[in-house]
Amino acid sequence: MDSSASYKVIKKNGMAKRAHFATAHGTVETPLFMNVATAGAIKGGISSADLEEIGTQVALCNTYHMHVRTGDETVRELGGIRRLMDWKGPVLTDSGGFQVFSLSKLRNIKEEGVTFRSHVDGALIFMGPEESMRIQSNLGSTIAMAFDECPNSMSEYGYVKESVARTERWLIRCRDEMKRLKEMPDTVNRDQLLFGINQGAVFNDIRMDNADRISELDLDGYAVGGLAVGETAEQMYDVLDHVVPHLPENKPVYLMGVGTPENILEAVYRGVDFFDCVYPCRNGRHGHVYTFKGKINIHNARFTKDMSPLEEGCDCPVCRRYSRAYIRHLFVAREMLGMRLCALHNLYFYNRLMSEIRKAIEEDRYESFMKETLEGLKGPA
RNA sequence: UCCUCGAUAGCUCAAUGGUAGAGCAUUCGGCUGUUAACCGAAGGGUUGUAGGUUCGAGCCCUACUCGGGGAG
Repeated sequence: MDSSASYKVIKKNGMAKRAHFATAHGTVETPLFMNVATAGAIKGGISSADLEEIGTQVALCNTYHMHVRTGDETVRELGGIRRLMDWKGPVLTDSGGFQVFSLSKLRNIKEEGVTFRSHVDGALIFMGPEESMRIQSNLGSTIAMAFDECPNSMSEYGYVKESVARTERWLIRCRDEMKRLKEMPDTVNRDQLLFGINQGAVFNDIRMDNADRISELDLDGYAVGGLAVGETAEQMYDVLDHVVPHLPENKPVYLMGVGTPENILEAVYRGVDFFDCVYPCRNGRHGHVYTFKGKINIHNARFTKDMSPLEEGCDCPVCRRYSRAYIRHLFVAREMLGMRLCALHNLYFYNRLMSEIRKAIEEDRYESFMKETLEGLKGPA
């Protein structure tokens, strides 16, 4: 696949990689954490300007959500999702595959694609590889994700095998449709990249076979999907131990939807470059705050008169100015600023975690850094 | 002064004469490619006071206390 992307590993510590990834919208430094802006904003009132301030490298938006509101054709007319959000960095769009399998129980999966109901108005929606690629092309994202099925962790071996085979056939169709769309004269982003997705639940043989086959397609990057959906953390790490060595060494690896700071440290150790998760912003909105000394729940009565920052020594825009007592008060008083401040701090925490991970790999001390950081995360904060 | 309605968890209120509950508040927990400003759990009671009727009273009867409304 001809591609503007260039992925260059500059340092390895065991499987852990420190790399540059050049895209049409700038070069990013991996390992990195993408900040989840599902419907064009980080929930909790966080803007693209905020993302610049807290060191975000890549924003993640969702194909399905932008399709149902306000519509990808409209976004295309307005110059694409990046122009609409005024986000100058890269955007990765999730394919909608996950939504099809997570938000609607009424769905009908066929070879062509999936029919399911909109969570907004109940309308029947059909989405297959071509539809997902067209929407993502209209959004003009930097990186498009292949349309996949995400079988849940309870799925039986036979079903998973069948599902993964279909997802592989869908991947070929995604690649072909994207190639066609990129050659259209009025395409929003003619340098759009495509990442394929590995599936197979917790069945390592299915996952490894799938990884071998999709690697031959020479896509711009490879994701491991369908993890952290009910299996244990140990099972997830075991899958990574088996699958990552079967993905191309010269392409970035993206672990979709993961996860906790602990998960990220363990996954970087196993060779993962890209992450995304709703945890920092959702938990922030719910008053759960990350620190390198463990998590705190800002609702707790013990913070009522605590004038110290969320995290001692943190230089995020929230910790530089506001106290735990104030932020707890905002939650008690139901002021939405409380959610915004916790989400901002958490996103900064994740971005800072990734920055320290990169530094540790550069300095050839990733394993000891990981152990120390994991120990610190146990708290008490 | 009389009439009338009321008094049950911190608050607002439920509860045929038969194991006193809910919502909110409080305390705590959960959330993994966001239907998630969400969801869950726990603590919390001499039912205004004193008597009476009854096998059994938050509920029926009497008196008192406090409060709302009305009359004079």
